[in-house]
Amino acid sequence: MPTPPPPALSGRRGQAARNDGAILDAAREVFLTDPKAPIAAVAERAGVGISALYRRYPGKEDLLRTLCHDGLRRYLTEAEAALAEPDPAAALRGFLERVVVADLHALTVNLAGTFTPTPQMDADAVRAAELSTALFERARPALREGLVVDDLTLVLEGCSAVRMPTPARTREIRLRYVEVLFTGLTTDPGRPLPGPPPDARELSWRWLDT
Amino acid sequence: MPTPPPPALSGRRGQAARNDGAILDAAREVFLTDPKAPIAAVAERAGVGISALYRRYPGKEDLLRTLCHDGLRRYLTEAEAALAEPDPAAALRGFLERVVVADLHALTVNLAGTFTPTPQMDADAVRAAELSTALFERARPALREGLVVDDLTLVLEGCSAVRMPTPARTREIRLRYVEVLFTGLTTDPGRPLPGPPPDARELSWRWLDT
DNA sequence: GCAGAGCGGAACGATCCGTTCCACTGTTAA
DNA sequence: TTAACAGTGGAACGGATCGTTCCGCTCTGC
Repeated sequence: MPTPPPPALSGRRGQAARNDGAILDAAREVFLTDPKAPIAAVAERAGVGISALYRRYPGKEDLLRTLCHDGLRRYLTEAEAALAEPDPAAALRGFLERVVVADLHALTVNLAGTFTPTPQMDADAVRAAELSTALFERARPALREGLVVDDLTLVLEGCSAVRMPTPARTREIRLRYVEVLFTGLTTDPGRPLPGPPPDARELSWRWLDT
Repeated sequence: MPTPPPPALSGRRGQAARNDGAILDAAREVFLTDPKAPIAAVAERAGVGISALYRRYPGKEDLLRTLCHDGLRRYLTEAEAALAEPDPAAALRGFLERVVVADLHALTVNLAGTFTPTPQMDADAVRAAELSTALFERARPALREGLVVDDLTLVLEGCSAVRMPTPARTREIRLRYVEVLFTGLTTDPGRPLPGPPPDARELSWRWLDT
């Protein structure tokens, strides 16, 4: 999950390169627990001054946008990897686990509305929806009757909300939670699912900022 | 869920009595979607001026405290009612449904840390934990092996995170979500649950305010 | 040895928010 | 009828917060 360290450089330039990653990691941690945290909190967490931040990003919004777009790209990567796996149900399960552990849902959805997206992000979001649908439809035979793709969004939403004192513990507990949820998704107790299923349109209201 | 309307009174005193409920309802709606919303947002939502608020509560913290304590009391009521039901599994399920629909978890946990609790609240919280445990233990035979009481907290946490454009829709979708989750809780697929189970101690870190 | 990339953090200005304050209105009790 | 006042709306204030800018310093790479 942390940004891979750049090739070890020494001296001033090396420090700068290392700061690139440190700032992004710090921003992820900070903004994931509070999307409207002050930018100074990110600097402090990264162990750098505020200037180091403003040297890289013109403003807060750009940092948020970069973070979110990163998350979206990771999501696409995971989805493509999952579609390449042979077993549809196992692929979906693994996908959910990886997305939940890396907090990719929060990274993309909770941060939305804090910046104006680029056209590229819109395109990537569309593609993400397509891949999710493909992944879901492929696994449908193993899933409870009546479920729809957008139910996955809600599942991810719920998992993202689970937060523990430390990141490591959060990871463990979320995997436990996914296990219970996935069991619920793949078991058909005979009764129909209640209520009209969620719809993509009514899920996109988060993108409007406050 | 809304505060029951007081006996219809007319004139100034009636208006005041009705405002009591309107303010509490507005505060619930506003603070549930954003625990650190400005107090002016509550007034606006309730359709009253700011004075109407400060006439009733000495400050923001008192309003939050009242709201939270109300939620805690409702939680106790629901738990006691559930313990009075004969079928343990159905009781647990109904309890979860009612708590989730009334958003009692968010009302008690998400708001914690925004005020200093009273001794009475501490006592009620202890009792809530006792009742939850009783409810859970009674239903244990119907539940997946390895689950612990505190897993319920995580389930409630996840459900509370599900939010839709309108309260009515939120309610519907959450019930759908509970159905899936409860199926997961009551189905034993044979594999053991991963990770160390959650513990009450590591769940109480939220009470420390930020 | 020097130009400047990179940085830390104080300072600034804008915004937000909790709380106070005051003028006003309708009601109630004499 | 009227005098007091409970109840209210909302402007105004002061403090806190936060994004951004700016300046002086350090150390590096040439």
